Amino acid sequence: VSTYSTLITGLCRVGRLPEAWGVLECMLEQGCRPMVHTYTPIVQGYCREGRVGEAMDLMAMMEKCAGCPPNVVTYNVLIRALCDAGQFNEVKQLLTESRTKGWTPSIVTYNTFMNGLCQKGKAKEALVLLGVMLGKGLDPTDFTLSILLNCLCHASRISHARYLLERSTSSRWYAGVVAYNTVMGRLCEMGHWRGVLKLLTDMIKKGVMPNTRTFNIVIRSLCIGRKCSAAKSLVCNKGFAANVVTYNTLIDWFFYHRKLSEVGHLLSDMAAGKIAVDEVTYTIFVVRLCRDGNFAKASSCFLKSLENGLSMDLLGVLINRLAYSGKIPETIRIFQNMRERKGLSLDNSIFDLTIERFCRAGYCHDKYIHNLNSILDAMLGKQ
DNA sequence: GTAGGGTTAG
Repeated sequence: VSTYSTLITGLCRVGRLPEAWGVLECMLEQGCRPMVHTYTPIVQGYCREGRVGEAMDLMAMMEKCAGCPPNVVTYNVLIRALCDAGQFNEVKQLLTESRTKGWTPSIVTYNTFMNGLCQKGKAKEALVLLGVMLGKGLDPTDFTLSILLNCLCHASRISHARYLLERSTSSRWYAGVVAYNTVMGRLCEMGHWRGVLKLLTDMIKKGVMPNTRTFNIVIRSLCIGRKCSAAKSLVCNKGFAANVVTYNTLIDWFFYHRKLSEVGHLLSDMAAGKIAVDEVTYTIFVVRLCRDGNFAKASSCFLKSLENGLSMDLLGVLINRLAYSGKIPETIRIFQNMRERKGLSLDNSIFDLTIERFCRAGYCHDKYIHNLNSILDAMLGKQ
C-alpha cells in the first residue's frame, strides 16, 4: 500500500489525476486496500486545481464507502484550499464540527488558517485565532512564529515584528532563519535597507545561519541602498551559494539602470556556474526591452524562452506591452514565428488572451475595429 | 532513505 500511495502522490503532484485514479483502481483489483495516505494526495490534487467541490465529494466517499475516514492531514489540505478561495466561514464550520467528525485540529490546522487569513488581509482575525490556539494548549512552532511575523508585517506592525524577533530566544518562540527572512523581506520591500543589514548582523550574533534566501534579500537591499558594487562582490566572492534568484535580482537592477555590460557579465557568470535562466529572467528581459521600445528583440527573447521549454505565461506580459504601444504588426509577426516553429501550438487561449489585452488597451472602440480585424485575420492564418 | 498537511527571496 505504501508503494501505491507513493506512486499516487507523485502523479497528483504533477497534476496527473486521471492516472492516479487508474493506479487506485489497479491496487483495488490486486486486493490491496487503500489507506488515508492513498486518498489524501488525490484530495490535494483536486484542491490544487481549485476543484474544492470534488475534493469534498471524495472526502465524503472516504467516510461513507471506503471505510477510511479523512484525518487531520486530509482536513488540513481542504482547509488550505478553502482559505485560498477565501471561504473562511466554511473553515470555521469545519473546526466546530471536528469533534463529531472524529478529528482534532492540530498546530498545522491553525497555522494554515492563520496564514490564509493573513494572505487575504485579515491579519487581525489571524491574531485572534492565535489566542484561541494558545488557549487550547497548542504550542507554537517555528512555522507559527514565521506566519505570525508575516501577519504583523502585512498589518504594517513591523516594529512589533522586530520586537518579537529580538525577544524570541526562548524555545517556545524560537526565531529561526525563516523568521528573520520574513521580517527582512518586508523591511526591504519598504526600502529600509539599513534595517535589513542590522538584522543580518543580529541573526549571525545569535548563531542563526543565514541561507540563500537571506542573502538574496540582503543583495536586493544593498542595491536599493545604492551599494550595488558591494552586492556584486558578495556574489563574486562566493560568500554564499548564489542561485537563479540572486542573478535575476542583480540583472533586473543593472538592466533598470541600463548597465548592459554588467548584465552581460552576470549572464556569463551564470553560465559558468551552471545556473540556468528561468521564466523570471526572460520576463525581466522582455519587460525592460519593451520599456526601451525594442519590441523586436523582446519578441525574439520570448520565442527563445519557448524553445527552452518554458511556459507560455510570458506571452501575456509581452502582448500586454505590445497592445499598449499599439504594435499590431509585431504581434502578428509573433504568431507567424510561432507557426513556423514546430511544436509551438497556437490555440484559442492564446487568441483569447491577445484579444482581451488589445481590447483593454482601447482597441474595442469602433474606430479601431479594423486594426483588431487584422489580428483576427492573422489568427485565422490569412496573409 | 523511511508514503499525505503549514512559513520566507527575484
